[in-house]
Amino acid sequence: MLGVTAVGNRYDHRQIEEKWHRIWEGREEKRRRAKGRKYYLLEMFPYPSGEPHMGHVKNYVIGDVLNRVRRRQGYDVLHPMGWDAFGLPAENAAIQTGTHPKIWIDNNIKSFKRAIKALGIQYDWDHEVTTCDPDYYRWTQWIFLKFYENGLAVRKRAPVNWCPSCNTVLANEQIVGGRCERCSTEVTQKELVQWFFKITDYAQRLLDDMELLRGWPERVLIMQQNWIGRSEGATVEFPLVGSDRTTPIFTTRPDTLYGVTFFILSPEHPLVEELVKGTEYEDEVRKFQEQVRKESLVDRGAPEVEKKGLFLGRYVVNPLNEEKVPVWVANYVLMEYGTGAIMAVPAHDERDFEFARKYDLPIRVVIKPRDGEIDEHNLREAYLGEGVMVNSGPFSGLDSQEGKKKIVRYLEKEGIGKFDVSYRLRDWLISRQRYWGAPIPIVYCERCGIVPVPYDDLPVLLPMDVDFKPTGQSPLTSCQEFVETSCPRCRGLAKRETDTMDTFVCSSWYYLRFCSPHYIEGPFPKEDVDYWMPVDQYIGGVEHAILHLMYSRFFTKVFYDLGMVKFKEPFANLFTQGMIYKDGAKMSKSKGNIVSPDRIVEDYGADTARLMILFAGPPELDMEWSDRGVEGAYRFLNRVWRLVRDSVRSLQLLSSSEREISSEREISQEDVKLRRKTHQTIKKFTQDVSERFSFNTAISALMELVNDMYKYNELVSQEEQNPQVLREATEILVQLLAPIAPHLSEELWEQLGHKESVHDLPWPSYDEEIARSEEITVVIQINGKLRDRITVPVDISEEEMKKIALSSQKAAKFYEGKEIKKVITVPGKLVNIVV
RNA sequence: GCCCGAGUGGCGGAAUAGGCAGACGCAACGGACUUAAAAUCCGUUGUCCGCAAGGACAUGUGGGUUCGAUUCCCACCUCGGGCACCA
Repeated sequence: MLGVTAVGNRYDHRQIEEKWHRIWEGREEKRRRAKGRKYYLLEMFPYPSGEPHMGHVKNYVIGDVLNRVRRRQGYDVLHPMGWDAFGLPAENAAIQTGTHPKIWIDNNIKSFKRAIKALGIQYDWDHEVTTCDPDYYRWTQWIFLKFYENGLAVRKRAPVNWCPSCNTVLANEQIVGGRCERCSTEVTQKELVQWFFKITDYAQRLLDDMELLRGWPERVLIMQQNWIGRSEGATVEFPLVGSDRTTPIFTTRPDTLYGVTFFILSPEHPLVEELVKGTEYEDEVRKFQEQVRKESLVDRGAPEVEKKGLFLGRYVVNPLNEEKVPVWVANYVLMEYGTGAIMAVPAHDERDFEFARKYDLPIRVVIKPRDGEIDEHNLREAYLGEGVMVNSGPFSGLDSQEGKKKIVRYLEKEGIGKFDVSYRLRDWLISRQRYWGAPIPIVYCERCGIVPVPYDDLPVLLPMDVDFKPTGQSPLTSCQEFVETSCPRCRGLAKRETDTMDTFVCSSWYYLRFCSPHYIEGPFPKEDVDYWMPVDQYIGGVEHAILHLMYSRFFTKVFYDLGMVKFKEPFANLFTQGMIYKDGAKMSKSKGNIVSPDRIVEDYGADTARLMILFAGPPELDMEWSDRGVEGAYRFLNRVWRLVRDSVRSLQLLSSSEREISSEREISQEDVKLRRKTHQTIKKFTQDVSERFSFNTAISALMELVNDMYKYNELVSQEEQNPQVLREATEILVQLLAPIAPHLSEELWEQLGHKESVHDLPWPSYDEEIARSEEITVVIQINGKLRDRITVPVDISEEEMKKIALSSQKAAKFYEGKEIKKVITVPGKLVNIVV
């Protein structure tokens, strides 16, 4: 459809891109590191599932532009790329097609790499890592052992999320609306013994250190804050009637303690068993527990699900007023949060209110609005707000804010409660009952129990010859030579742990490995990591706002505590790009709506693909895919190509005449305008790209320059053109375009007669004097409405501006006969006459 | 339900610190070139009134602050995202 050769007015992108790929490949090794300040630039490494799509392309193109600009600005840049290569897609593909995951992933890595290179994206390939390489996962296992050694990797029995389709457990973060993040299957609950990383130990620091993350988008921090879910309140001990024991509850509303009318235990609470054992309630409670357990997480989590509960026949005592309060069990109290038990205050809590209404339990108002009454007997809904305490013994009459503090202080004094903080965040479940992951380096010995594999025995190699059908047990269980081993401690018979690690473990530290990927003494050498880290600019999709970004922050903090690194946060600046949609859905392989960059590269060239994706809109916003932008981008590049071609001709012509030699030749008005535009463009482009990440406006500035150059060619005959001005404009245009369209720019740079690569040039600087125009347009407003425009010298005084404005005939019409109350002048901008 | 974010021409978007709303591009229309078309180059293009000069209206809706609001504040509507029995 489009011309293959560069005849006429279109350039031959295929020939140009192939030519420069070849030349660049040869120059690769010779690239020297700059002397300037270090700059670690990183895009989230991909899971190579099949072919890369436009979402990947967007990510890498943004990174590549920044990489090229920073290098030319003199930074010492590290820009690595690697592969997140363990995980379910590889294993699922293997099950479906019979290809081994290793083969499948290697093929995909090859095709990703090829596509990336075809786009002209430049990486430090000598830093490449692949997480499924034993050289990499050896250190993932090493890190696991470090965590274990420090009590941060623990094995515990807990209710866990189970995806019946993926046949494995999942971390909380991997569940979206009660469904598996990967396959959207409803998640169920299982009680299993599993390995956890104690991220909850770091909950407070993950919150506190957010103040170091000034370079992160606010919304990502807010999402993490919500996820961690810190609440301040109090733990209060409730004595059990007929026992000398007490049981604790957590509440954020200690000011409502006098309003407690019942007490609820979660169905999973160990006390439930104890309280009903041998009583008339036992059978029914057992049945109830069973019933709740069967409900999937979705059902139990949804607020529209009916609250259900049972009285246990026992009582606790309200420690403040010594009242006897009945103990219930109810489905809406979660074992995982707080203490698994609550004090119920139906007057001031929606859920307790609903429950009390259903089971006809008493409701007692203890807070009333500051200005108003509340009818206890006709309550329509719980009153959740602040207010004045009533019916609260010695605390009555206090403001609830004040009362909160006073009551906690009283509880602490009496030793029956204390100020406390609770988090929504749970420990990170890292076991996976799947084959394609890093084996957990643990051995179970009949005599010694849980024994970590010694550091020197790492890696625990993943066997290649395994029947990897998902059964709900790790496929490794059926691999005799893997499972059966000897205990590192007593040399007796022992079994290996057969679960593998969540792939998010692998990706929680890859940015450290990148600094020195071939290091063999440990996961990373401190000096290299301390030089390059933290990552100066991290770029990736917002879908990792919680998962990957929070896990990585957690890992870095653990390494900090172990003295392995000197920084507390891994990513100083984060840029979250928007997603690409097509036909209303996020572009992804599973949705089958992928637009592959290959076709565009083939038909229009890599430069067009790059330009198009950057010009489509602000990079942080989501975009709907459209083919139209491709044509437009291609048209612009051709416009540049023709312009430079013509400039080269003009310059040759001009240099062969005497014009250039007579340097005293006057500079025309058009020359001045073009020079000004050239310098203004350097300024705007540089600011937009390197400070604001506003690639779309940077490109529009280039388009304006190109338009002005066409205008210059139109208005000034070829013989009259000023060679210096023309050369400057042309060369600046090519230099600025270079990070966006590297192939075409390199070609044009060569045609302009240069030997060195345009990509090795220092970033162009501009002259503020030249960029400044000597005349500006000032707006005249009457009562804030635009009435006239005047052209004045740039350095005009405010007085002068005012004078000219008041003499404007056009404006005068609008205030004739009225009194001028005030005249507002803004230097260089406007004069507003208020009448 | 709670917490974020966004709403600007036919479309993607611009307006960087409260000061010319609509840069740049797409689409559409007109002209030049061409036997013709494509490509290219040059124009026009927010809406309404007007022959025109010109004017009125206009950044989701309604209010407010200000000489002046796309920009700040309040309320509401719509869309997108996050969380969702978290005590």
